[in-house]
Amino acid sequence: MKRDKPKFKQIIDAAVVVIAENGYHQAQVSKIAKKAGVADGTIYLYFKNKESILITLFEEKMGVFAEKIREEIAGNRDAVSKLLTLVKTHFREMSNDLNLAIVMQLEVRQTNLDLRVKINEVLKEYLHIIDSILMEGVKEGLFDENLDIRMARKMIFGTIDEVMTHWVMTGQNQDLEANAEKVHQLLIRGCGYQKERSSTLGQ
Amino acid sequence: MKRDKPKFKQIIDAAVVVIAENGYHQAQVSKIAKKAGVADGTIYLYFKNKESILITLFEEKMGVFAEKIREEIAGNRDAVSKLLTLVKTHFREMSNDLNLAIVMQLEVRQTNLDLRVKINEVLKEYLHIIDSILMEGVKEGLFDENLDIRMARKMIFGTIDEVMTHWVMTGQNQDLEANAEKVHQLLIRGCGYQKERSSTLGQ
Amino acid sequence: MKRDKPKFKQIIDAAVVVIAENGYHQAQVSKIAKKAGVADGTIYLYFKNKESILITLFEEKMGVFAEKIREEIAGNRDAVSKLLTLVKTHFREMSNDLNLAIVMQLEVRQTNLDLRVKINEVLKEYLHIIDSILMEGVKEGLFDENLDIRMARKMIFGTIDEVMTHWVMTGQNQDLEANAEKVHQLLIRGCGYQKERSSTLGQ
Amino acid sequence: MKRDKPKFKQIIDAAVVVIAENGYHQAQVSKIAKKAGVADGTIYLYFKNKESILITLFEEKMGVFAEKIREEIAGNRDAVSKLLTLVKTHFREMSNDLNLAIVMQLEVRQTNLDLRVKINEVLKEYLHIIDSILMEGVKEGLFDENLDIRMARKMIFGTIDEVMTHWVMTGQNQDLEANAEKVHQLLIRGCGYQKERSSTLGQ
DNA sequence: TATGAATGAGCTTTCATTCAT
DNA sequence: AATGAATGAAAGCTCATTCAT
Repeated sequence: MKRDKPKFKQIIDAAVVVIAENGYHQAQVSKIAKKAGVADGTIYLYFKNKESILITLFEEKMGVFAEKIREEIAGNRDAVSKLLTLVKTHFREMSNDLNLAIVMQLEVRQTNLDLRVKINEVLKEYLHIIDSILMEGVKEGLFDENLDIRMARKMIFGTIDEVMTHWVMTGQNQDLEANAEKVHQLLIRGCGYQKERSSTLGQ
Repeated sequence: MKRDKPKFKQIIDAAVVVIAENGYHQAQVSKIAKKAGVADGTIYLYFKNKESILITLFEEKMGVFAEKIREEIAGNRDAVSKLLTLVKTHFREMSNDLNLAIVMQLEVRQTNLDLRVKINEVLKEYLHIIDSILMEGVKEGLFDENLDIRMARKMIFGTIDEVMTHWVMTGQNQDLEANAEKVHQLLIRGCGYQKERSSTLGQ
Repeated sequence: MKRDKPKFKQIIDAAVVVIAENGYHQAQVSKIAKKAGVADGTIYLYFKNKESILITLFEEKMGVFAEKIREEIAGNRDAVSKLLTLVKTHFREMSNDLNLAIVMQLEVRQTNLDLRVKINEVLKEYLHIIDSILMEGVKEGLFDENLDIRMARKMIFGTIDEVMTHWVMTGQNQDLEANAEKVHQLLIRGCGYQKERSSTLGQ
Repeated sequence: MKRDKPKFKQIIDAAVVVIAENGYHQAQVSKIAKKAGVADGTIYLYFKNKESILITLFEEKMGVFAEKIREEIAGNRDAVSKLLTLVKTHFREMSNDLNLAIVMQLEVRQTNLDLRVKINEVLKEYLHIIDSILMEGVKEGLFDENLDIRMARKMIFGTIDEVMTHWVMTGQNQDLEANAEKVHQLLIRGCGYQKERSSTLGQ
């Protein structure tokens, strides 16, 4: 399998760095090849074309990312804490790989509609995790029983995405993880969660 | 002033259509010129370069858009209803000009970092409106008194943006405006608003 | 009309020289542009792609060539003398433009089937001239009354073509025109012509 | 001797098929290797380079072809019938191996001048057969005693070649062999042969 | 002998921008 | 102000050939 060969990984990793540093349109295949330590032509033994580097990169990284989040979430007792873990993990992982964050937040989107559609396909894995948390939350009675899951998912994803994009574009001069709890609070409240349901109310 | 001359408007409007129909990277200057009914060279009497068409287009359209929203909001009594108006107006206006929606949600982002930064600069006008609603809501006691305005703004903008993008990308096969109230509910709840503060709770 | 503009002719003429000197596959567009004294991109204002340079070149030159032959033939009294004029003119014209001869005999054929088919389409004009001579000869009673025109045409064209190709490939070290009468004799005899049929006749 | 090893033949035969089906320029070495059931590198144990596959293929096939024609001719009593046999055999053999016909009529010629010269070298074997028939015919008094052998050879080869090329390019929708006699008649008449010898004779 | 992964030179074409008219 | 012909830089991809195994 191509994906298990060392050069495959070399090229993917080189692509993340080169694209992050130069932008997708300025990340020439020859630049990526050079950074990966292979010949230009070798790229085409592993990838159909330049676009497919980006898609495959996204698949690979998003796969690992989603798996990581699933693992972290697994230990949490309820939807509220799972959502917190999701946000925290998302921010932490992205903070730990700035190049990847740049590629995923900015560069992946500088592509034509066809590619965007494929990217969205890959994103579904992540969106499914959000959905499952939301459904669990509703079942647990923590979230509004009439919650529109699809809409709530868009709020959660949209909010995290906006925070991430802002952070990446403004030079990462904030502590992302430190914002996780604030973001979390906005989101769970939006889903209908109330801190002390039976007693004093208000937050 | 250049901006008042008829050809300026012609070019901007042609650009919206051509970019929406072809995508930014397939929207050649000559195509825009042809659609606008001017010579290629004429474009450069009104715009420094191709990027500046996109920025100027964004400025012009966003200016009108923000003004429209400000007007609509003006008549509302409190932050909660203002936010509803904002969401509704946003969705309505975009529904009414699909080409513009495509350009703003998809095409404008297919550009390099420099341009994205400039685009964000223009977006601030819109974000300020959100901020002012949020601050008013806090002052009115409708929203959480400890609300982090900047974070709440990101939730609001991120959520609307995500809904818009999804709608544009999936072929506009839903009634956007019909979703305005659901989105609104998620957002105000996230900001700490509670429907019936004193009595039964839960919605 | 593009074909009347000076640059069109410049490019065609440059292409003949560059292709003759380098071979079609070694005649890079940039080489042709340089020889023509225009920018690479200018080529594409006049030609769709590299192949179309070759086709158009062939059309233009073959058009002139066929016209020349038609003119020369016009004055001849019968099919036999017309055929002699055709062969002589063919050889003379090609002798006078060696580069063109190289391109038409060798380079034009170094292309894929699609292009060859288009080239053949253009050749039809020339083949029609042969056909009309043959039909006239039959009508005049100079050629075999049962002559298969299509087959005779192939003999005439095939023979001339073979002589031309040999001449071009062996370094043009013979006097082509001097061979015209020999070739002519073979061809008319093949068509059934007999010098002294018994009575008057004769060419 | 390399030429006797089984893989040599495998590669040659694969090349004929692949080149006929794809055209010379689209007949990648890797395609030929795959069809031959060997590794890409193995090709280079038997052939110096891609060009030499084509030359060797041409040598091998033309050798067999010429031998076949020599055999068939041997039994004929005079030059006229020998020429008929040559034409018939040529057409029959080519009809029986369409792929070979395509390669020899079309693809072999899509190459550069150097290669064409080498190909012509191989063709000499075939041309010699024609020459010997012509000389015999003159000696036998069947052909014009002043016949220019080299020119007549070009007529014969050029005519057969033109008929073949036309047949290959137009989709082989005619019965080649059925044309052999017509072609033969044109050629022998061109050489000065006259059906009814009893009377005047001469040229 | 045989393999096939790796190499890397090489070229057509596009299109934003200019500038003489 | 307006034109539009001309420019020319720039890059993705192919494929014949090599060579370590």
